[in-house]
Amino acid sequence: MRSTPHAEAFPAHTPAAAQVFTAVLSHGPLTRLEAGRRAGLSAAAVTKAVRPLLAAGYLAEGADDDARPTPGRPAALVRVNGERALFLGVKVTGGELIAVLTDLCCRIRVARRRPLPDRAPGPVLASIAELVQELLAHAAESDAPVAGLGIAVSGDVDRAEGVVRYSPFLDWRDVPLADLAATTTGLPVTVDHDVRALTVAEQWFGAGAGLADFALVTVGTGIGCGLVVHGRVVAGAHGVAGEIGHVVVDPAGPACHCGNRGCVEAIAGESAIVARMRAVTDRHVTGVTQAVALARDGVPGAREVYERAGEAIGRGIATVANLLGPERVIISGEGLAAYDLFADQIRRAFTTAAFGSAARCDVLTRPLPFEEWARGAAAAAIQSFITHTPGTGQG
Amino acid sequence: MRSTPHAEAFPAHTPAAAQVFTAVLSHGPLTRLEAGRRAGLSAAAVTKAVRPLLAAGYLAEGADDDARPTPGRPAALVRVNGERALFLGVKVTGGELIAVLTDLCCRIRVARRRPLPDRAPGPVLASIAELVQELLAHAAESDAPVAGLGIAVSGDVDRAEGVVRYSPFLDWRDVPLADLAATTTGLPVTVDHDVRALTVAEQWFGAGAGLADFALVTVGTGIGCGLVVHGRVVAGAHGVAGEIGHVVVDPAGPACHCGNRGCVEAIAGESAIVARMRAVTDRHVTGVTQAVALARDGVPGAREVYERAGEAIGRGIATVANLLGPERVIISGEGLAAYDLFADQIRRAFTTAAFGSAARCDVLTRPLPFEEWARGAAAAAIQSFITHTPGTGQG
DNA sequence: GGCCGTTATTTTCCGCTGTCAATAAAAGAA
DNA sequence: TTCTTTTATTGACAGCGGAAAATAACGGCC
Repeated sequence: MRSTPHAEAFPAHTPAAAQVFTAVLSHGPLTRLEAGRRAGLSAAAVTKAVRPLLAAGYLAEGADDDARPTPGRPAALVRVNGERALFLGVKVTGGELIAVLTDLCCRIRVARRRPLPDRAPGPVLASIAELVQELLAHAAESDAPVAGLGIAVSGDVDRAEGVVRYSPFLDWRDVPLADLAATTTGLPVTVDHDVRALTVAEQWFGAGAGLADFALVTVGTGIGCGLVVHGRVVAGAHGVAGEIGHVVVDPAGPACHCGNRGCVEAIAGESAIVARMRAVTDRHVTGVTQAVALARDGVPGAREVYERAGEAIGRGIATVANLLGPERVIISGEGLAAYDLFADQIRRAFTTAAFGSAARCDVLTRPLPFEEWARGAAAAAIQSFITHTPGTGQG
Repeated sequence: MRSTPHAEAFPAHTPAAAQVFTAVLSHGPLTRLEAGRRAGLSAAAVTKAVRPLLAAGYLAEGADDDARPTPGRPAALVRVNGERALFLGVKVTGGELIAVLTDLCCRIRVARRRPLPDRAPGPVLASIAELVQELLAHAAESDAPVAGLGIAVSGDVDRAEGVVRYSPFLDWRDVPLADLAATTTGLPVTVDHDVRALTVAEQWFGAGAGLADFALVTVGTGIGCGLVVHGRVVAGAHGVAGEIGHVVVDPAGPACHCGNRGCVEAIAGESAIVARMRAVTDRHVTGVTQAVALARDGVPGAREVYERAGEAIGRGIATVANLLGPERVIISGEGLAAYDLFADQIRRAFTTAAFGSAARCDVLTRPLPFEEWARGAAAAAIQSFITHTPGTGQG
């Protein structure tokens, strides 16, 4: 987090408090005892950690709704008060901005998209500022303060410094986006890699909650992958990690923009599928929607395109599983719209190529609405807000 | 560590003490100030942590040999007293046992090999016991106590429980080796996966010292890989991790015993190279030594076998780099004897297939004498001895 | 030789965190 | 009502590690 402004500090001064809070955040309402168990603390420590958070309004006591007749003192549930603070998340792509307003529990309140006419840093920043203003207006309807802004960008992003080192889609180099946006919007700003931000969201609020080792694979324009190992998001020593899209699965495959042949992305990326669909069916295919339609209509050769894509993705996932042995792999992304077309192939290729017990990791899919990327950015902002040592959260 | 006997406890009761000790262990003699810097502690904390370790003889004050004329009080160097404790490491392969006696700094004192006539758990245990006795006799020459025994086995090994879940080479299933060996030898026993043990050795005593993210690739009979992410060895949720040998680099490649085609191991593993050498040169090739000789002699087609192997390994390494972005990749293993034959290809394939900044990770080779595997086992034992929360060390 | 500047180490508090054990609270059951 | 059971809270307490001051161990300079 790179922030000129200091909106309000989160009163979790002790590591224990942060652990308890993230446990409650990830695992819904919890009794103090249970929260202690998850965070590896004694009940007494939880009581003490919870008190200031309750006082500050970040946590709330929830009555046990389905209070079953159980002997002993009934448990008082502790939950995160989502209304206490709001966050903004913005995903920047080459062509548009996607923004959401979420609460502290990362539930989306409002979502907005807007085209991005100019990709230069200045204009992008101006567009972000406008969008932020629009969402801030919504936020003002409730009296909850907006405590942070997260911005997700693909490419080489240094979250700690808040700098976009290199973004091919935007053609940026070394843009100190966090500082710029903080100055412009007056909010604390977190800038992170888009897939990593999505991984944080999944780790705290999604199917990765509570897992120390999992992978998130995004299928869409590109094929991306966020990795959580030992409870922390993998960032890579040089800013590059999770590049499953450029894992070569077939050296005889089609050329990829990265210079190699047969990368997963060169086979299963959106443009690769469209291109191949064009070649195979000999029809005019402009987008992925048409490609899907052709495959669903049973046009000869069309299904095979998706099957091949599924195989490539499955192999890529198996590679991740063989190398890291994650507990779970979550497949997500816009490409999931065509999931019925390659689900079988993904599973088959994964099962075949996974070595031994690596095949025991469960592979599941999560629908990814378009705002999800922006929500990931908001999640990164929430993470920064809660603890200034990002990546420590362990569900 | 699974140990009936309790030889002697390591007096590092506080986390700080363990951190300081591992820092000194990995980075040679250190001034207290420097040790504090590396461990993220104040000088005062180092003094306090070091005192009991000095008193117990695990650390020693070393005079600064090249005491240059520097202003101020000269620094007193702290170093690990290797003589303070000895460790045994045994590597079990299908055909033989390799064992070493090391000191606390993991320096090898004595090394031994012996054939393994029978692979059943009982006979193997007996052979281990004999070998251990032989090395214990050597150990008795000095008055340092033997503080632990590490056993490295390939396959699916649960270090925490000390159980060999499955070993294809030995044809074992669920053998509680640590408990058995502890009973037989009377020593605290640590059982670990062979590549992971080697990775620990590299992380603490080798080219990975001080690095939070690196990979160790072993080239030999099989192609293995140990990964360190966030300063900890990756074990995999189901015990499988680092299976670079079964990453598919060419779906049209030769069949692998794992059931797939074109795994790295099916191209660059020892038997794969020998088999292919036989097919290509049409000669009688029985072992890797002959294969190397043929390639060095310039027999037509022979070099290409190694080039192809190098390409497969390089691709595999690039895959690791693309997914994890390690700071460094260390190539090691018996196969390194033929390094001149495929070094170029490894580097070329790596550079080509590594995506963006992932190529910035440095790839280096380390000769691996045959005892190194056993030394890895000893390193695991040392790690268990120093801290019962293995994998916490961060160089 | 005595003094000074400099740097390393040690000592002396001191705050803070989380645990322990005891206690209070809030039911249902007898 | 009283007992039992389970959860939450309280208060005493131990220990860790930090900050700052004190001390130590030099080389250099007068």
